[in-house]
Amino acid sequence: MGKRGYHHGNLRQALVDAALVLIEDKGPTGFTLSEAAKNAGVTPAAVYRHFEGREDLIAEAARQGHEIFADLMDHAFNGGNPSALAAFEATGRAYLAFARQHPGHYMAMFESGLSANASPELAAAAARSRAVLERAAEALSEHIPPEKRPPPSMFSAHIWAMSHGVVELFARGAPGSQSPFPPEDLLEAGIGIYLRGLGLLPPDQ
Amino acid sequence: MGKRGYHHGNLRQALVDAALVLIEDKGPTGFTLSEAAKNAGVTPAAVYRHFEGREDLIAEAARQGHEIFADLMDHAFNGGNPSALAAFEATGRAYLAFARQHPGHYMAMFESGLSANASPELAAAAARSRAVLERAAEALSEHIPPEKRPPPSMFSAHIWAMSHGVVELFARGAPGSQSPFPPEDLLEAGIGIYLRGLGLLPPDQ
DNA sequence: TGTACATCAGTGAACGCGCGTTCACTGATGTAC
DNA sequence: TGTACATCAGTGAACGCGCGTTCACTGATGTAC
Repeated sequence: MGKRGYHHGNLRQALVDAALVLIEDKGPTGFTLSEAAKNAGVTPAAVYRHFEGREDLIAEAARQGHEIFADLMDHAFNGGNPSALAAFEATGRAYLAFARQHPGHYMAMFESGLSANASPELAAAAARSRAVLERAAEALSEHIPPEKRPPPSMFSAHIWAMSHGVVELFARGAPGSQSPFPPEDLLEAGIGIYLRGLGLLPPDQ
Repeated sequence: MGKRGYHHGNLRQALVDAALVLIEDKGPTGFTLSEAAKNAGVTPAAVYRHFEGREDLIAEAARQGHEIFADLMDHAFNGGNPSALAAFEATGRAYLAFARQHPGHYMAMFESGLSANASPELAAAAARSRAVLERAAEALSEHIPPEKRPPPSMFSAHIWAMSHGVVELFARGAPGSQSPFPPEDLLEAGIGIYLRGLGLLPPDQ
């Protein structure tokens, strides 16, 4: 890991890391290849030894995000143990924890506006992380009486939408800035009410 | 409305309109003062007769969005008639309709990352549109037994979060691109399940 | 109705800047002998 | 262990570009008389 000297040693990852920091505080469109290079201690031209260009660098940041994301969610889901319900709720909390702890990744993944097909590697990673979400929804949906069971992909979409909305509106600075509740509590309560609506939680408190 | 000749006639609004179109397809950070001016048929310097600068122009676009938004939501809520529930659901649909029909406004309001205090006018308009949402939630929450009633601001936050999430993830191009359901249906079903969880809808289908 | 004039909306040129990308190059590294 | 050499990661200068903002100006408009 010799970072000193003429050759950087691990420039590719250093560039991704610098990009993530920049994306975190300027947004994906405010991110600049030149600045990422500078923060990695390198000339902008050096970036082209490792990436095709600006977009390719963002795509790699997003790809790494999907990998981390899928791992975290998968671990939280824990194969559906100790119960489908508990596993599902843990997955919801893991979602928010990821958004909080990896804001640069989160933004690169969901706010960069780059096509999921920007690179094949990105597409594969995104597909994997979506699959983890849907698997959790499927496991849980087996506990719903078949006649009132929505398609698992629908209710994973609901939970995803609510989670994403909480992140965007209440877990960041603007614009619902003076968030009336801690985002974690807000999301947990929301998911609880939603699951009660599906008959997965008892109707009383 | 004399648009020909040396003096434009209504340049201020023409600039806002041009900005909205640009924001719609390039995002708020991709938006450019120079390009807005060009599309309005005017030199970039002319913008400074009407706005303090780039940020002020975006803030005005967001302000107008909040005005339209509050009007639409207020009209859909219709004073809580014919029933608190019906009015609430109509408000939810109006949210999505607004995001669909005024994407530039929506982005300027919720994705521009500009502080709600960018201008006093913007702050006032944003406060008004939030108040409309909370009023609808309050009216509905009166139908919930007090002991299981969440704070109205909490459940308006839940609905807002789910609506925003659906807009961002499923009503646009990326990244949940191949949306499995029409966003309208997805949101309506999600809100329905949520309200059932609050005991506001009968538990059976 | 006609003329003089003040107003002020928009012009056009200029500024300094940072961007993404290209190119010929250089010199540190690691391998072959 | 020592030397020759191929590789290739990173340099630094240059490119053309569009950005936001400023400035002195110009000329269309509308009012006063």
